Amino acid sequence: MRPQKVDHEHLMSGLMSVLRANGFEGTSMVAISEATGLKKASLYYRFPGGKKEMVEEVLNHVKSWSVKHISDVLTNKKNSPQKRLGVVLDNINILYDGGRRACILKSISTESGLPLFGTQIKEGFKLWIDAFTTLALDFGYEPQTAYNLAKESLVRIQGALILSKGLGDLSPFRESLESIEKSYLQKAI
Amino acid sequence: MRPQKVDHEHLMSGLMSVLRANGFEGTSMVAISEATGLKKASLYYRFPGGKKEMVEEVLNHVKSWSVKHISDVLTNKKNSPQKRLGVVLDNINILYDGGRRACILKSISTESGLPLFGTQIKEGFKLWIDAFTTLALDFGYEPQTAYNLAKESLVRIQGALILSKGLGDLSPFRESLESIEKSYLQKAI
DNA sequence: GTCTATAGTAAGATAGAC
DNA sequence: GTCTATCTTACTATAGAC
Repeated sequence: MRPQKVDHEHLMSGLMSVLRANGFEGTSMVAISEATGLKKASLYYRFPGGKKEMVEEVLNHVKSWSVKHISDVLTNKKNSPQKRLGVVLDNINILYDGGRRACILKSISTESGLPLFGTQIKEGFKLWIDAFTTLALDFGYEPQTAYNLAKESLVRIQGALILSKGLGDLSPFRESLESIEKSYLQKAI
Repeated sequence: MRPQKVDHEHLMSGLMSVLRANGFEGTSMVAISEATGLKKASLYYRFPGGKKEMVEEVLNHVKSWSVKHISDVLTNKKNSPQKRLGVVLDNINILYDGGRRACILKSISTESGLPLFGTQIKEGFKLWIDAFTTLALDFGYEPQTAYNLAKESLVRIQGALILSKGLGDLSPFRESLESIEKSYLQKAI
């Protein structure tokens, strides 16, 4: 057992980078090799299931990140709703690099990607919606309104990422985060 | 000159269908062949520039559609702003099949697609934003507010498409169109 | 555990018959 | 104009050396 050249974290980081940017079909093993620093054969040693297994591992990694930096923060009753929201919006801003990075869940939601990863994609979105719903309830919104506000928050984030990338202008992303913040705070007056 | 087996409209229709669903890298010539009914060699006869030229033609087609069904409708001062908005939201609902279809501009906005089609993608989004800005001005909004409302409308549409597909639930798309309508109408009271 | 080398398959693209 | 057949390249995946 010779030592690992590239650890799991760095492997995930490289994988996420290429998958985000190129999607499932658009990401070749050579591209993954260049992004991670491991040759193709080594990648198959680490992920015998090939590209599909790599994506599944990435989605697990994304879920863990979301639990830690979104769910756990938004549902932590020890902090005020305002404080929780602020921290999470900061985390989201970092995650998407101010609107420069695409969302991986979106990037693999193609006709060939959905049958393979549809369940994990759906669970990923639901995780965020549930967390934002809890936050909205803590701000004092009624259950149905809270759920709608949570869905709308996700819609704004995803749409802003598309538009910021398409326009080559980060303002939609920045303004969407501001709109999201206002939509929760207006109940807190 | 023997007769065309497949006319330009049908060709565009098939091309848009596969590109929407699979993106630029994810769409193979065989897939295009099956979607359009023309063999590979025939496709190269119609589009000597290959897949890249096909996408460019599709983007021209999309632009024409947008001018006719979005810009021209929203800026037609003969109808009331309310009426124009209603027609355009209906057109958008048809375009995206109630949230079942992806947006082509989004589908080709990958790291390899953007350098090739970035200009046309940007212009496509700007066309919609300009049209919605005119509408907002006609509803009585101030210029800066009108522009922001227009951008927000696009964000909502794009985000709703991502979420509806990811969740396998059309409600985000339906509710987003309703939210867009309300956001303009609240000025018309 | 990682590598080079390579098998096998699917991709984009063209030649030439009709 | 469209086709079949084919070329070339790029891809996924594996074998075997170290």
